[in-house]
Amino acid sequence: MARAELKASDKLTTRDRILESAQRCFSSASYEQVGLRNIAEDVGVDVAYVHRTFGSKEKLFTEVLRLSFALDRTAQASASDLVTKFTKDVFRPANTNNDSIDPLRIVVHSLSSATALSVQRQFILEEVIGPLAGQIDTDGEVRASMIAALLLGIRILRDVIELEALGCAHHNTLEALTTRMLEFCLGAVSE
Amino acid sequence: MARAELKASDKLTTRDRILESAQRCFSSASYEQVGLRNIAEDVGVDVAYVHRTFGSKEKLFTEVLRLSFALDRTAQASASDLVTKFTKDVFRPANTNNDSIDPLRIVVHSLSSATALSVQRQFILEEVIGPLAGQIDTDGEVRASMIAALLLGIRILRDVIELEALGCAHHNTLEALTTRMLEFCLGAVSE
DNA sequence: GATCCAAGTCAACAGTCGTTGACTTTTATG
DNA sequence: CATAAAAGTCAACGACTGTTGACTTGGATC
Repeated sequence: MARAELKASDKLTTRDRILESAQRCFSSASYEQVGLRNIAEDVGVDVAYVHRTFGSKEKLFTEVLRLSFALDRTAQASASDLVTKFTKDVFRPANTNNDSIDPLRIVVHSLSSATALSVQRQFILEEVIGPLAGQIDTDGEVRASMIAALLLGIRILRDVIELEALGCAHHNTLEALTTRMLEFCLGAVSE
Repeated sequence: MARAELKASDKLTTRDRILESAQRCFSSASYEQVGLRNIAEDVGVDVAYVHRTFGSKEKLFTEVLRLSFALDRTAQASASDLVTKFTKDVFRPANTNNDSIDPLRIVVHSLSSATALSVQRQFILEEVIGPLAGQIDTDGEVRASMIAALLLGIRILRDVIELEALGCAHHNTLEALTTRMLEFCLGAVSE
């Protein structure tokens, strides 16, 4: 029946729909600003169900973070590959849209929550710093951290503070500059 | 009398003490996390007085932002001077202390508040990007923004996310790397 | 058809929040 | 001393929060 078709095509469980809505909510507001009732109303279920499904608001948020950070774990690429990948990632869409799901915005908006911070720290270490550091001979962790700092700073200034100078208008200049700086961090440039 | 002496030496009005406490609070937690009752208890007055003195929580916060951003407007230094100043500023105290007043922490913690964001944007443009851009021949604003991005990213990763690799242990390596990258942004390095 | 488990609802608790009206205390002024 | 404004307190309101126990519904299994 139509019922079966629905279940087959979009096999979105209510749980998944809650997660998707939560991603959007936490992407456009801070941890404290997002209420379980907002998410519940958005999905069309009762608050109690949202809470029960994940155990607590904190656990729901952790799940959201995990899901947002579940990037392609395409293992060990070369260092320069990683850099181009990160650069592309940073300069992708001039993401000013408040309603879109954007891991960075989730990170930024949850920079105040202690529990969210520890999750973020671990993710950055494992997913960004770690792979990069392994590919750099001397001062791997420091140099990898500098790369992360640069990319994070650019995205915050561009997408959150919304500095025009980092907008798409100057894309070419920006990308060239960024690439050069990243290569420098990697030690590829003469020092 | 002792009363008069007190009033003379520390002419801190209760209003000022509230502001100072609010700075500390908003520096260590987000806008939503800080309650007027926290500040009131810290100062030793009633909640109602804190509220009445500033009219509303939002107005108090605005006052805190204004106060925190009232930095030394020591006009036009040379570009390299600005860089060393910023570098020093970035690497000053390994500021993990939650109780200290730190404009950056206020900025980061209020990255979710729309009103706070516009104040921040204007401040960064006038106080950081502007002076720097004026000293760079080509692509001044873009390069200045890259500098701001790098410094902001470093401080967030170091003081908020608390990455060890950016801690004081690696201070020498870090400062050398940062200086080189900043100089590169300024165009001082051969391109 | 009876049974059972999951899915989902409902109402309410306990706590916090910013805010406000009415009150008391202190300080300065005439 | 009287008086009035400023400084500060007290209790409470209404709205909101995450959370919980008790309930109902629906679909699958035996």
